[in-house]
Amino acid sequence: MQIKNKPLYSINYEKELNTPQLEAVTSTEGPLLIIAGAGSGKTRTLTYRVAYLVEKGVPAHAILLLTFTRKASQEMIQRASRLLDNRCANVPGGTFHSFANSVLQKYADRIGFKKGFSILDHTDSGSLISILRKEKGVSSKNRSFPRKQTLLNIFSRAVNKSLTIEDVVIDNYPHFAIELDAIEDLFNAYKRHKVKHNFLDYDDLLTYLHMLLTNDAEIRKIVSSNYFYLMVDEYQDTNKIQAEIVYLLAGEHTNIMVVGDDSQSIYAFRGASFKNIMTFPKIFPDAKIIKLEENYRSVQPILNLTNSIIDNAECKYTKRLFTKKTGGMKPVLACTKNEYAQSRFVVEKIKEIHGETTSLKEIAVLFRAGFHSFGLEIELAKEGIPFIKVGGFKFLESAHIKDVLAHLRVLHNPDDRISWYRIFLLLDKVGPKTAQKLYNDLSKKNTGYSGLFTLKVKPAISQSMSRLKKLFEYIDPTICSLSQIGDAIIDYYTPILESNYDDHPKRSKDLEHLVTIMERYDNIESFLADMALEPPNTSMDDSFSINYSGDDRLVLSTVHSAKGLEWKTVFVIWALDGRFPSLHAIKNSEELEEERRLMYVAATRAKERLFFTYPNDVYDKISKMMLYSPSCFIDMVPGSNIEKQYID
DNA sequence: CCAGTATCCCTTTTT
DNA sequence: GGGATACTGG
Repeated sequence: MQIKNKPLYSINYEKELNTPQLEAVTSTEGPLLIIAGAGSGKTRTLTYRVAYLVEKGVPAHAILLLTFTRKASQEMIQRASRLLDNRCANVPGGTFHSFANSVLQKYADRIGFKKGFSILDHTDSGSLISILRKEKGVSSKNRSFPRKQTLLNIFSRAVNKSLTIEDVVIDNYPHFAIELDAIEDLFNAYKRHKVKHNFLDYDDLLTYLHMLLTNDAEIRKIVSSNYFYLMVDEYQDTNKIQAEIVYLLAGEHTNIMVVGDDSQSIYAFRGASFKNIMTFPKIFPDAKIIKLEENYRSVQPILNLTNSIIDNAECKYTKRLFTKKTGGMKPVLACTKNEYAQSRFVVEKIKEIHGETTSLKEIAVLFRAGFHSFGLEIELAKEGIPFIKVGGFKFLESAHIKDVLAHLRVLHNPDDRISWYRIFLLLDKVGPKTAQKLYNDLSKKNTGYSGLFTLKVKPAISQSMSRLKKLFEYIDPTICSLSQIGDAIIDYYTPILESNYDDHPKRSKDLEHLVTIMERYDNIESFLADMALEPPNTSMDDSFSINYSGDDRLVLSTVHSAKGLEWKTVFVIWALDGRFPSLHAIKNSEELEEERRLMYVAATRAKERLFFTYPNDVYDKISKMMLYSPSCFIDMVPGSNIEKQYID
């Protein structure tokens, strides 16, 4: 390699990277596909590549690093800065959604929106759909009509997979085929209303960016020439629209690097397809392909097991991992008498391992679905073991947080019908009808949120309305700081909170926490965008996260949220046929394969010790079946690769 | 037309 | 067991 002769590089890339990694880092021009197995130093490679480009003289702002979460990109950029110097900190990075948001906010008028549009999360989208459904009078007496969440799934699936509503209904929801016309009608109304009220949902961020780049050659040129080097992480979890956005951005210069692992693709439900990886060399025929197959994470016995999980896959994946790490213990499959015994087993093992000087944050418990950890959480609380839960229900989705945010959102986007509706519904004696009427009156005035001050209301609600008016007179964003506004809203909201919820003390703490988040922002716009696009993804209902000040906590996480992370010891609970894989997936081979990849992702998180547990006396109410077999993915593993235990 | 109570349904994963 | 809807009284 020529680097040797170039003293202008301060980092010794040759020494710190293995051969394929080095090649990935130094191949800067032209299209590049990296197939990176679990634990093969993918993050390291991306980090060094950022440093290498900057060191080579590429201005930081000309590099774009698209990742799956903002946390991932921040971490890589920080590491690169430590490796080289602060120039790396200016590399723009984030998710596709946040990137789309920043471009679209700039060119909102070109896609028929006003600046300052709001971003709908799925709760918001659901509210809008249910408002529209009521308006349309789609009879709710009709039992066969899909619920709002289902409707949203149908819409989102269609958009993400570039299908029509009809395709999705026929293929995935054949029992709703009779209602096809009404569903399509609702979909169109939903689309129109988003434009009218200046809303973009998650899918819109991608579709409108795609549309803008496709139809507007001028903008495409501006945007794509801003970023001369593109890097995309977790490429196996991008969907068709995201892949096309990548092509459009890279079209001019083709300096595009994508990194992924086809055997870790776990977002098909969102339209992602590992086939994007296979397609990449077809779109860019001169693409260089590099495989990273040496695993630096796990000991050999763990790798033996994970390799057997993926060997049983229907489709053969592109690589096989090896490691130089020897020793280590064989993974354990523990069958427990019932759910309680499973929780006890995990708690006892954790205490044992923790005693041997492993810190708690080096241990994780992983599961298929958020609610699977409920039983364990109770036991952990009893034992006083601090933990943090990632994934599942989120802090921002809870009603009280959405209530407070609604007041902020209308300051920024006065057309935000969903938030006004929510605000009015909170007033005493105001129900759906009145809330709707109040919103209509307000929007007719067309004077932004100040229209509220001159709103006429019935005597029954005049008192609560005047409190609301007073609040909005005070919280002028041109005068108050964001956290002052937050405090004022919470003062206003507290009596409402106390009358609506029995558990208000707990919820009150969440609101305090929200204000501390606000203190980090200096404007409403970026605060709201982050809350929608990068919400804190830990759930707040565990009191430990507030009371416990240290950071040595056990991690509980869904497998999806554990992507890309690693721990010394990993427990995979509910490794039970019917839970993981879920019953839902067993009948469909594509979905079953995705569950297998999910199990693979879970198992490959472990560095030294790996435990699977399952209770064997579970009655499933939906299917009216007893569940007692271990997950088929673990059951298929040859006996020599796993140690089976029975815990009474 | 609001708000409280009864009843039925389905129950994944996330930006 | 929880959320969404249906029904009923005020």
